[in-house]
Amino acid sequence: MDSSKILAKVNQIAALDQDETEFFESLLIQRPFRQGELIVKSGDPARYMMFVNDGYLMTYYTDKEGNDHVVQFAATEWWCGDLYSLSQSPTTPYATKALTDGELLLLPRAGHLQLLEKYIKFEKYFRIFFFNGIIRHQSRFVENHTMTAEERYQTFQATYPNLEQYVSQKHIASFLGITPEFLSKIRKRLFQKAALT
Amino acid sequence: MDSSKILAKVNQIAALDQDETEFFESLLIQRPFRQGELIVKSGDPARYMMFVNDGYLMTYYTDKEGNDHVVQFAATEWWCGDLYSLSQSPTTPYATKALTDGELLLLPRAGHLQLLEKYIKFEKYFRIFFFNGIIRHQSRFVENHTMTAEERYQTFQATYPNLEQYVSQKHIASFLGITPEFLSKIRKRLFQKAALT
DNA sequence: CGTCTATTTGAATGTACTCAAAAGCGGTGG
DNA sequence: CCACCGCTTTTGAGTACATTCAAATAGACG
Repeated sequence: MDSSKILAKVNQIAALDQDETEFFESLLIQRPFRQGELIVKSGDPARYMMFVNDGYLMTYYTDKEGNDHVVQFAATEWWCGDLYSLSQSPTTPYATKALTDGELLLLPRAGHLQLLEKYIKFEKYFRIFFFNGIIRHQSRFVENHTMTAEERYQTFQATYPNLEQYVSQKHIASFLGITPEFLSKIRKRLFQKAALT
Repeated sequence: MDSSKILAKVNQIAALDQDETEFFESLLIQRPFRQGELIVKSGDPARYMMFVNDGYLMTYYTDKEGNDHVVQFAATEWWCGDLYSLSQSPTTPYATKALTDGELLLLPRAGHLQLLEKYIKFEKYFRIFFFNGIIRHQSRFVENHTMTAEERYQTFQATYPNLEQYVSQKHIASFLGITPEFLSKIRKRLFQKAALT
């Protein structure tokens, strides 16, 4: 199993020693996936934290009307967005789907708790990890209130440079909080602007 | 100093023993404030975590055009939203203003770090605290993409039952991401609907 | 009382959505 | 290899949601 990426990620924040590294590795489960595969369904028991070792995924929420809302994309070397996996709640309201072939490393909820109990360094790691998540969410919130859909689309492109080739416009639209039709019109406008130069 | 509220809050998540309690209390600074007072300006050095011991505050962001965007309200017994106080960044982009008279308990950044070093229980507390913050942000994100302004306003009223009397509509509008004029129209509509019953 | 700001109201406008239809595209089976 | 199917994307017309601008009214404070 290739755990070099996940270890690099953790070591960025909290440098692990030999023991910690080995114990951490021993808890991880390899989970390959295929393009289009529904890895977690809404309503599933929430059992794992998921690290993307390779590939792209998205996490989305389905409302009562049956409309999907993409909450987050995840690329290689990212943790996947579904944090309900760690909460008290027995099931997750979010679904996770593969956009490409790839591989996850799963950290079971029980393993996560063992890590926290056994080594303080993981408390630190996850504290900082969650903290960074909040900072990100906060600025995304401001973005949503200060920018038009067109600006948000351009921000999306800048933030996820390689992602667009793997994701349908439908899903990008959902992520931006607009309809696919409107995204199509935005893109047309942008192409026309670009053609003028 | 009345630290009963902040202790109750922390003990909900991580039960402190005598030592931990005393050390924690020794780090807190009492900071009364008056209605309308600008407690933190945008660009200020970010030095404290702030707990609202009494009163109401708001945290907002000012964009390049000079428009304010309210990111969060804070009521008694809440931590105040500005988490930049804890990040690497030397200054905060957010401002915090008092909506009423009241009192803060300040936890200096250095004190926060001491807490984390000295007692693992505070690592746990803040890990869980930040985690809960992410879960809240995630559902607020979905809200913003699934609900109309009218629905969001009603959600706001349900979430912060006593707040409306202290906050101007202008600021509520900003929090909801709409103009004050439009909020006024929404309110008119709702009154008219209510009058029919 | 006068001044300043917040709120309300209305008209005109812009942004984004709905619905419907057409065009494009990828995969599958004959 | 081509025809067909299902799904995504594009396009257009009409509509709804929300903003801008301007002016009037109401409230708060010295």
